[in-house]
Amino acid sequence: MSEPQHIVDQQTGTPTGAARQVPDKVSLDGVEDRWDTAWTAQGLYAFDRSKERAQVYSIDTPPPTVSGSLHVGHVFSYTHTDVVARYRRMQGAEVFYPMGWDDNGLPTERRVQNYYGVRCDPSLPYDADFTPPFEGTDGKTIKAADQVPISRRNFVELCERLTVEDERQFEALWRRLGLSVDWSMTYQTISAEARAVAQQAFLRNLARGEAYQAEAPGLWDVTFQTAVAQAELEARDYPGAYHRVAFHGAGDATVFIETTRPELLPACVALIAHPDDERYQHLFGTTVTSPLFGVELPVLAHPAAEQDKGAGIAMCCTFGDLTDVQWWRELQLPTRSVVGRDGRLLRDTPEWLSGAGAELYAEQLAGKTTFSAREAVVAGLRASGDLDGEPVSTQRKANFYEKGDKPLEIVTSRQWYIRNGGRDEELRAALLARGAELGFHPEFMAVRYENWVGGLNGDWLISRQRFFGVPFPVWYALDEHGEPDHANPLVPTEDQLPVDPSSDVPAGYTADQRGVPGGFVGDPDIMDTWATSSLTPQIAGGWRSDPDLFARVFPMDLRPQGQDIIRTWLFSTVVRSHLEHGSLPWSDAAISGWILDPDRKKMSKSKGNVVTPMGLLEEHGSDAVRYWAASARLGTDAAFEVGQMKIGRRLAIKVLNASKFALSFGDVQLDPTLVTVALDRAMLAGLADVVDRATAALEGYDHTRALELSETFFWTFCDDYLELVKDRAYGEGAGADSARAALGLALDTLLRLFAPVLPFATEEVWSWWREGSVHRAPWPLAEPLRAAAGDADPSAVAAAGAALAALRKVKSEAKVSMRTPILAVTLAVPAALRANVEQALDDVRAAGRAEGTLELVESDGESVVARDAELGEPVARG
RNA sequence: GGGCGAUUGGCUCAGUGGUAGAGCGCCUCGUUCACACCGAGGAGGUCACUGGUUCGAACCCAGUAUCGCCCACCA
Repeated sequence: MSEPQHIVDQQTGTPTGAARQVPDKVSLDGVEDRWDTAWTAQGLYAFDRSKERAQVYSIDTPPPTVSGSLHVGHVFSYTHTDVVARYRRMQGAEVFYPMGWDDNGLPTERRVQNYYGVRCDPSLPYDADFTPPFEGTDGKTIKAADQVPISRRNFVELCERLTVEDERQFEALWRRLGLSVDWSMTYQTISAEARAVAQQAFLRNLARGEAYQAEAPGLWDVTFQTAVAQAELEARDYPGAYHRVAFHGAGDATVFIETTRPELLPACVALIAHPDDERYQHLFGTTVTSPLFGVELPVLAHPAAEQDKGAGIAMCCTFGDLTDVQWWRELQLPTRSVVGRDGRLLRDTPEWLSGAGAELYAEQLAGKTTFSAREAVVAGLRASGDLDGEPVSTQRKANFYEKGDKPLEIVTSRQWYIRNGGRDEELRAALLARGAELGFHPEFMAVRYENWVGGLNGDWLISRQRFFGVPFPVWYALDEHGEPDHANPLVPTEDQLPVDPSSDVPAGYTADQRGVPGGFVGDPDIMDTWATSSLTPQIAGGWRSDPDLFARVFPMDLRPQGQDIIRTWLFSTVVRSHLEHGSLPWSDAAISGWILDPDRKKMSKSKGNVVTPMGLLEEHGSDAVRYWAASARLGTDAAFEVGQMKIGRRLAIKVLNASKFALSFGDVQLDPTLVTVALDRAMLAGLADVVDRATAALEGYDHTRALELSETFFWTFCDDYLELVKDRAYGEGAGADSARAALGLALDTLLRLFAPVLPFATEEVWSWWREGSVHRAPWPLAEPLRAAAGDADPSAVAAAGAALAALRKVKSEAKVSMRTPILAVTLAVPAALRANVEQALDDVRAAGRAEGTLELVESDGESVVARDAELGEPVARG
């Protein structure tokens, strides 16, 4: 098998040029590196920015967190996206497929701290000659006290230095996997461009009144010491205990409440019961006195109090939970906070305490953790007799920051918000309408969006009290007392962005006025990571710096992402786009499922069942891993299954071998008019159906169905059709020409059908006999195949295959080789199949080595059965 | 408590009104000239359960159970 193939492409009428060659021995070894190099050299996936919006298919790729590691789930979902990208490219679209790296946020902040032994202190000036004290500490954590404080700009520089290596490794993995990304278009979420985009979008939100600051009680993480948004909450089980505590009313009256947080007793502002609750009617409007602290408190009615919860009457503290906030707000209760931002009780004794209560606070509670304070208060209550019975332990749900490990406290602070419909029915309705407008794949994922938007209980909190990230681009004028004027922030112009208010100076001020009365002060906070990530279409598409590009790619076509971040990434991106552009950011969202380990648990790094993606690709081959990923539908959780990868590998190898075989019979003319034999036409008719159905499936974001259709056809093509026609194809004359042309047309079509899922194997085969890349070849059309097939019945291949299978079965049951000739046999054929079997009888005879008498009789069975077979001796190879 | 998905052969999954499907695994066979990273043949399921609609239900409706997830639930 070393004859060069001479091939004429009937679509262009030109010979395909260079005498290409089918190798003697085919293999998948090394295809990934070879083709990645070739594709890069050819600029095969380079985005052509001369194309208009209508010709472009743009993808808002999720930027992976570079300080984490990529795992199997990433490989899974990014493959789904790549299949779409490759399909659209073959459909003629100019695919805009950039890759971003998320290096903004806590994971990177922590990694830089530990790796270089530094921490960010925005109050420090930039040091151009700074050298970090460490360079890589083998994962050992450097204690905060030993970390060198550096400016934000120095910190960002270290981040960029550290993430370069991560990004190189990520890109290597994606290249190996065969993602058809344009690698000249990568972005970083902490880059100057991304910071400028985030600040510009914010300033526009501010100018339109969509961003605002408010001082209000909010959820607070005491470990990270930052405010936390609703979207970052996680309800977890948390052990607690009910304490039954006595409050004292007029005379001997005693009211018992139950609480899991007795340490908040000094922060109590009222007792509250349901207005209909018979038990407490007589107390409404009266006052009681708190135990230990002796504070006089009103007993109030509010419908949010639940009669069957605890004692039915609650102590309202500022603040124990969000219900407290509601009561505080709606009943206009005083603020008596005792828990500080560090999670400890305030050092100073609260002014509303006096006498024994103040003493108790100063001696036992001040500066204590909530845990120690609780012990002290319980001990006090026990001593004073105000604890009724012993605490009863319970499992309660508490809100946690998703990255934190202590329950959130509620702390009053000044924060920035962006309106997201959480407080505004009109905006909420508009955003729900945007969700309805968006094409979710699968559709049921839309419910997640609706549930989330419908359940919002406040605007989007975007400020964080961290140091590394995109700073708010605002300053505040200081009055003569040095008090900042928060109501009238000083803002930069858009062309000044990005700014860092901790080192840059607002217009009309000089640097020496920073922090002095009559001068100015920079906003100390940074934006939530989602405030930047919600702008990935604007960052990747050049909204700020390249309006020409932006006009060609936005609104985008596709947002691929995980189901877990619908409430964060997807929703926040919709909010920003709705506010800034008055449109959806993309028309469709493809939601991938989870990868489950064999125990049906979500696969996670922490479980120690890490399989490195690169290891998988090296072991099974990229096409095989892609096959596994593509075998799972969008939105459906998939098992991590090595078996499926082996099947994928087998398929890729089969593509190589079957192609080699199909090209081995002599010259291939891709000329539909040569296809004259009924069986060949029937095969092409079946393939035309596959093309139609696979195309429809891909249009509906169902890559799994498309793959399954192509794969099923392909195996029948190999097992039956190739066997049936090979003798004829080896020969000469019209029958041989017909077989060869049909084989060529089928192979040409099948390679293109498989190209999105198996980019390496198909490109390998394509290079043997066709010009250019299969990945820039047009997606196959059914029409030319159907024209070649005429009115052939596609089921004729199956009928002939059934006849062949019947002959094989005779040999299999006789336990002889398939090469054994059949001297005489009777084929009982169901009437419905008879015409098709007769038509292909010569091919059946040849493939089944039925060299002697072959009698066809009609049967009323359902399948073809071979009877009365006489077998000869196996023929030795000649 | 509200919601979304799932439940089909040992495993992983297709199948949305017309007599149960695929691959893997299993059994048997075959050194076949494209392929042993192979090929051929075969066994294996009352489609979670209970009702209902229908000439007919894996599929439609109602309900139950189990599993997964989202949201709510901090007195």
